[in-house]
This record gives sequence, C-alpha cells and structure tokens, in this order.
Amino acid sequence: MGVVSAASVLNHLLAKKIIPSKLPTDPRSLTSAILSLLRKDDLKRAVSLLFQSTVPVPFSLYSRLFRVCSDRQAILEARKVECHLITFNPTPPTFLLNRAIEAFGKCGCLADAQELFEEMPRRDGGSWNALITAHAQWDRVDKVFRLFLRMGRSGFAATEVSYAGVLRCCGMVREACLARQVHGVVLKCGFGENVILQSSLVDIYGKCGLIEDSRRVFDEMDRPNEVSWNVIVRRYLEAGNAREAIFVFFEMIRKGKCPLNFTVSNVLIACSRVLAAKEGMQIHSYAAKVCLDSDEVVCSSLICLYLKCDELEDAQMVFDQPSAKSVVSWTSMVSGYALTGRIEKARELFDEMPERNIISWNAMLAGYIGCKKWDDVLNFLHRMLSVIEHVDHVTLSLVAKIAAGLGDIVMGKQLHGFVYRLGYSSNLFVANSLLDMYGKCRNFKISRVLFEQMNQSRDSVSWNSFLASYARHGMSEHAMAIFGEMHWETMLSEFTCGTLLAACANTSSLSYGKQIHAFMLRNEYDIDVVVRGAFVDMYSKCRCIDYGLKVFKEAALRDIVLWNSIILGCCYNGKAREALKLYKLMVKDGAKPDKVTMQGLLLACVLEGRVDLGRSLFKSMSKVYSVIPRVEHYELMVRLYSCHGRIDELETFIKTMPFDPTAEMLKMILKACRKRGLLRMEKWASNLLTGLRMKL
DNA sequence: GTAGGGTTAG
Repeated sequence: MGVVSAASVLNHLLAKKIIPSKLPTDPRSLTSAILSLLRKDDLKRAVSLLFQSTVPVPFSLYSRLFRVCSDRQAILEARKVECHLITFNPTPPTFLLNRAIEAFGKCGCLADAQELFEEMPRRDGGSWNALITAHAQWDRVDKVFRLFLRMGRSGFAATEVSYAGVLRCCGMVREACLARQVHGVVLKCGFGENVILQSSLVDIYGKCGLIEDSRRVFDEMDRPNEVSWNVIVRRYLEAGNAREAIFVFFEMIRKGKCPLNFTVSNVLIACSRVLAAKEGMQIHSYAAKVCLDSDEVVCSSLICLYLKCDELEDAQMVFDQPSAKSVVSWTSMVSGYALTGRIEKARELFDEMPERNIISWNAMLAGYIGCKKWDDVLNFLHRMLSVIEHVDHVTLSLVAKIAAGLGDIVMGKQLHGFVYRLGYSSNLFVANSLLDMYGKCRNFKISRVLFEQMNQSRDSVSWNSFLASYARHGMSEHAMAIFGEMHWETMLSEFTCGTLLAACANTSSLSYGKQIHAFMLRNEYDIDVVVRGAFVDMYSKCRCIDYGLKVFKEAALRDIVLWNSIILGCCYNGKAREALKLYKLMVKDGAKPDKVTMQGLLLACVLEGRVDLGRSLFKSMSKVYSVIPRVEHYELMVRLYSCHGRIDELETFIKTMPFDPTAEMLKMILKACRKRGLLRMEKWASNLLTGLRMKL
C-alpha cells in the first residue's frame, strides 16, 4: 500500500510540473505539451489542456486526438476536441470532421455522428463512409442500407469502405439472396480482390448456411489473412462440420500462417465436439509454441476439450495456470465435471468460485438435471432463485426440463406464465423447451396450440420435439401424420429419422422402417450409434432380427445401449443363444454391462435353460460389474430356477433375498410347484400371495 | 490510417 501511495503522489507532482499554472500561449509549446500527455496515456488532461487553450493547433494533432478518443470510446473528450476544432477554425477541413464522425460512431453516439454529418458544409466520399461505418458498427442495418442508397443518389460512388459496412449488415440479416446480389455488385465494381470484402463474403455465406459458397469464395482468395482463416474455421464449426474446421486449421498451420487466439479457441471447440483428443493435444502444443497457451480464451477452450475427452488431469493442469483463472474457465471446470456425472466435484468447485454469473449457475443446475437427482435439482433451484437477480432464457428452458423430468404439469404451467411475464415467449429456444415439456407431460392439447402459435418462428427443433412427443407415447400414427407435413417446412435430420424409427418400432411398421433406412442410405445420412440403435430396435420389434443383426454388425462404434438393443432383440426373437454369444463378444470388446444388459442376459439364460450360467452371471453383477441387482433381476432368477425345476435352489435363493417375494415371483413359484406337486411350497406361496392381494 | 473476424462457459 505504502509504495502505491508514494508512486501516486510522485505522479501527481510530475503531472503538476508538466501542466504549468499558466497555459502555453504559443501553438508549438501547446502541441508538445498535449503530445507529451498523450504519450503518458493521459487523454483526459490532454483534451482539457486543449479545451482551455485559445490557441489553434495543427490539424494533425486534432486528427491524432480524435483517433485516441475513438480507441478509448471517450465521448466527452471527442465532443471537446470537435468543439475546439470548429471554434478556432471557421472552415475546418472535411477530413477532420470525418474523423469526428468516426469518433462519435466508435463511442456509439450515432445521433452526434448523424447531426455533424447533416450540418457539414461540404461532404466528401469519406464523410459518407464514416457515417455508414458508424451505423454498421452498431448493427443499424436499415439505416446503413438507406444511407448507402442516399450516397449513390447524391452522386458519390461507393468505395470498398462503403461495401464493408453494407456487407456487415448483409451478414446480420442472413439473407442469402441479398448476399449473392451484393457479391455480384462488389465484383462488378472491381473490388473482388479486396481481402477484407472477400473475408466478409466468406462470413456472410457461412452465416446464411451456404457453407459451400463460403468455401468457394475462400478458395478463390489469393492471399487469405488471419481473419479470413478465422472466419472459415468458425463457419465450419457453426455449420456443424467440426472435422472440416479442424482440417482447415491444420491447413492454415501448414501454410505457415499464425492463427489468432480466437481461431485456436474455435478449432479446440471443434475438437471437443468430435472428441478429437489427439488433434486437440497437438493444437495445445502448437499453441504453447506460439505463446497462446496462456491466453484466457484459449485456456477456457482447452479446459472444455480435456473435460469432454475425460482427460481430467490435463484439464486441471490448464486450469491451475494463474492466467487461466477467470469466471469462464471456472464455469468450464464446473460444467465439465457436472456433465460427466462428477456432480459432487462440480459442486465443490462451484462453491469455491470467487464470483459466479448466470451461466455458472445454469451450468451447475444443468449438471443436477443431467443426473436426474430431482431432490438436489429442486434444492439447488430454490437456492439459485433466492440468490441471483435475473434468470435468462437458458434458466427458463432448464426449468422446463425439470418440469418435464418430474412430469409436473403444474410446475410447467407456472413456468409458462412466468415466461410470458418476463417477455420470453417469442424466444424460440424457450418456446421449444416449453413444447418439449408439454409433450413429455402428455399434454397434447396445449402442445398443439403452442406449436400452431409458433408457425412463424418454429424450426426443425420444434418439429422434431412435436413429432417426438407423439412417437414417445406410442401414438405412432399421429407421428407419421406429422412427418408427412413436416418435410414441406423443414429438413429431415438424423434425429427426425431416429424418432420416426422408434414410432415404426412401436407400431411394427416394417415397411415404413425400411423406407426410412433406404432414405437415409440414399441421402448419405450419417448413421451414428444412436440411429443405429433405433434401427436395431425397429428391426427387432418388427420381427426382422436378421436385418437387426446385420445393422449391428456394420457398426464401427458400439455403445452399451446398442449392445443392449441387440441382446434384448435376440431374446425377443427366439435367438437367445445368439444373445449369449454376443455377450462373449461384448466382453472381448471391453464394454461394461449395465442393469439392462444383465436383464437381457438373465432372460437369455431362462430361455435357453442355462441355470448355471445364469447363477454365475447374477453373482458377477455386483462383484465384477458393480451393478446392484434390482427386483427385475431377482424376478428373472426366480423364473430361471422355477422354470427349470431347481426348487431347492429356489428356496435358498428366496431366503437370501433382501426383500419379500413379489406377486410376480409367487405366481411363478405356484406354477412350478403345481406342475411338480410340491404341496408344502405351493401352500406357502399361495398364502403369501393371498396376503399380498389382501393388502391391495 | 477508414474496412473484415471473434466474446471462449449453460
């Protein structure tokens, strides 16, 4: 503290010395005094010195002052400089007034910029450009388009600068048709080689969803610069083509271009999307080489990558760097732990956070929701709402997810009212969440109304969720009908197909299912592990297990759900022996069985009469795979023993069960005992069953 | 010395 105060006193004295009590009277010493203050980064003093002085200064100094005002977004100083300029120069040169317009624009004071422009005695092309740029910087789209037309009518030819402003606005409105027209005009004006305009075009096509056109413009560029590379990487990432984003990034490095921190960040996000840990690590070491590995933005993306790829130590290592500690990276850590199920660790970090914002709170809440620990979810939500000041659209959709998860339509309706009151009802993200919530709560009446209300704004997410709400509740005909309307308005995604396949499975519509399969193959859809699982499920439920097995065997990647689908599918289609064979393959593949797998396997044992295998599988459940046996598993064991006449073992098994036998078990036991004339046990089971029925 | 890109966490 002592050092700091001494330094500030010293600075004070030094500053005093530079500004004499009497203002300099000759322009030369005034200029040098102002320049020396500017060098000391003291814009405020420099401007007040100028403002108090009645001596005119060289035009170059005004220009420099305006520029510093622009950089600092110092509107008060900018106004003072303009005031001095017009007071002591009866006819200020146009280029200086243009600088003033620029400064006002940079400060966001568009009214000042506009006023000065309208009052200028003479304007040149630069004046028009300055005003267009000012409005473009603040995304005043229609203002820019109007000014551009007015400029032409006033007899000034648009320059590259004017087009830069116009193109930025084209990117804002995302109108593909407009973008193509402006592209044509830019080429016609002979500005086709301008790297800034070219980068803008790459950007606009990407923003309009025309990634191929974007790539074409990029490929036609003679000398793309760092910004151009950044744009193309970013657009590929946004178009959902993370692989191409990574590929283009490596191309950039190969060509010896040094990426911006944002480009490194973008490519790391691309890596985390496709879990490309290896490429991510290569990029990490490259970032270290060019000293970008301590950059705040890069660090946050690195943490996100490592956590998504389950490389906890690496994530922690990046986070431990002092330069990486920011709200964003804290939130990345919390979110990474929360979304990978390490919820306690996430909460620990969350509680340690030096500051939190709405995103941090949302990340933690999303983590609890992901674990489906509804008590914890509600507790946390309660605390969250009592601490934070404002919720945002993400919070609202998370709450919709909670209501959907709990099946709590009352909570859902309350939320809906809340959304209206907060003015979020036109937010598509929130509306889609509400639609999903009503669908999951089986309130088709409201979800239909909501869907109709959204007819101006709905997107493929809305359609998919509307479709899924019917498919999920076994209303497959409804789902099919929606599918019929859907393709007029939106693209069919892999997700749509997956949902439809589930509907086909539930209605045993083999021919529809096959059509979807053919449609996806014809159009080269990416058949990922989820869609593959839907195919296996559909074929097995449509009694066409051979197709199911074929689809399964073609899989490059098999997750536990896919294994479960095929094992259960085989059991239901009289191929229990095949199911047990698949189990061996599964163990070899290194997949870890879960409770559903075990259900399938025990069922296969029942069907195949493999009592010994069933017994050892049951024992291995908790010992080897740490899957705690549930009622379903106990029931299957009872079924295994009773169906295959192992009555002695059955008796011991029932005695060791941690709970009383269920009605289902007792019925099976009764059946087995009657078949074999085992009176004592039959009576025991029958008494217990009567007791159970009495309770009901 | 005007003009392009980007805000990383849910």
